[in-house]
Amino acid sequence: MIMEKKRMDCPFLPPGWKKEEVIRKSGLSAGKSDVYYYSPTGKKFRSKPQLSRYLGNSVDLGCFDFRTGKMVPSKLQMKNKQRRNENLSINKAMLKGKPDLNTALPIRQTASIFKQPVTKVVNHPGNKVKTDLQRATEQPRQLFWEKRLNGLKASDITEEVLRTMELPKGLTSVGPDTSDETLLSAIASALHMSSSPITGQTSSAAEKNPAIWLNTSQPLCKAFLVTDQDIREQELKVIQARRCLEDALMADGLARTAESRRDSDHKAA
DNA sequence: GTTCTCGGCCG
DNA sequence: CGGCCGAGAAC
Repeated sequence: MIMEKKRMDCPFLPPGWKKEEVIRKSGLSAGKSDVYYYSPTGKKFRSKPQLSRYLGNSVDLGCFDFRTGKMVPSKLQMKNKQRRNENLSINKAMLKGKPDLNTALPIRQTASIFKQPVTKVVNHPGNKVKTDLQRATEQPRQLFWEKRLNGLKASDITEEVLRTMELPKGLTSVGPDTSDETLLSAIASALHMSSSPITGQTSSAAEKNPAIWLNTSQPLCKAFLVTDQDIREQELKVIQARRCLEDALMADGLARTAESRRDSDHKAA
C-alpha cells in the first residue's frame, strides 16, 4: 500500500534509473501525487523538460508519459504512423501481434524511450555479422524478399520522415516490383549485409525471367556501371554530410555547456 | 547549505 | 484539470 513512496526500477528506462511517486499528504492538493526520476548518478528529475534537457537532443521523449513511465504513442503520432504504413506487409504482421522478423537490417526493435542511435559494429573480433558466410550467403531467403522492405523509411527522432535518397540514373530494378523505392531499399540492404561487391543481376536471363535466373546473392537490380564521376560525386556528398554533422555536434556542445553553466549559476545564487 | 513538500500558475 | 516549477518549510 505504501509502496508508492519507494524508488522503483523502471523497465522503460536504462538500467540504474529509478522512478518514485510521492503522494501529497496534506494541503489543498492532498491526495495528488508527484513523480520523480533518479538517474544512475542519483540526480533527481521532477519534470519531463528537465529530463529532456539532461538527456540532450538525441533522445525523443515525445511519446514518453512522465507520470506513468511508459511509452504512449499519442493519437497524433499514431495517425502519422498509420498513414505512412498503409498497405505494408509489415503492418499485417503487426496486426497479428507478431513482430516483423523478416529483415536482418539494423532496425531498432525495442520500444525504449532512451533510443540510442543504431550503430552496427562489424569490426570487433569474433564478429559474425559480416564474416560468417553461413549467415551472409547460405541462409535461405525468400525469392523477391526485398519487397518486404517496401515503405521502410529513415525518420528522425520526431518520427518525421527524412528526405529520401535519390537513385543515380542508370539503376533499374529487376523483378515484380519496379518502384524506385524498393530498389533503393534492396540496394541499401545488400550493401549492409553482403561482404562481397554489389553488382546487380549480371545475367541477362534474369531480366527475362527473374523467378528462375535470379542471382539471389545480388539485389533486384540490373547490372550497372559506376563511373569515376559517380565516385567523385559521392565523395563530395560524404564530405558535406560530415561538415553538417560537425556543425551540429559543435552547436549542441556549445548549447550544453551554456546550459550547465546556467544551471550551476542558478545553484550558486 | 540541501532536500522536501505543497501552492499556484499557465497551457 | 495536470504538468511544471517556485519558494517556503523542514532538516
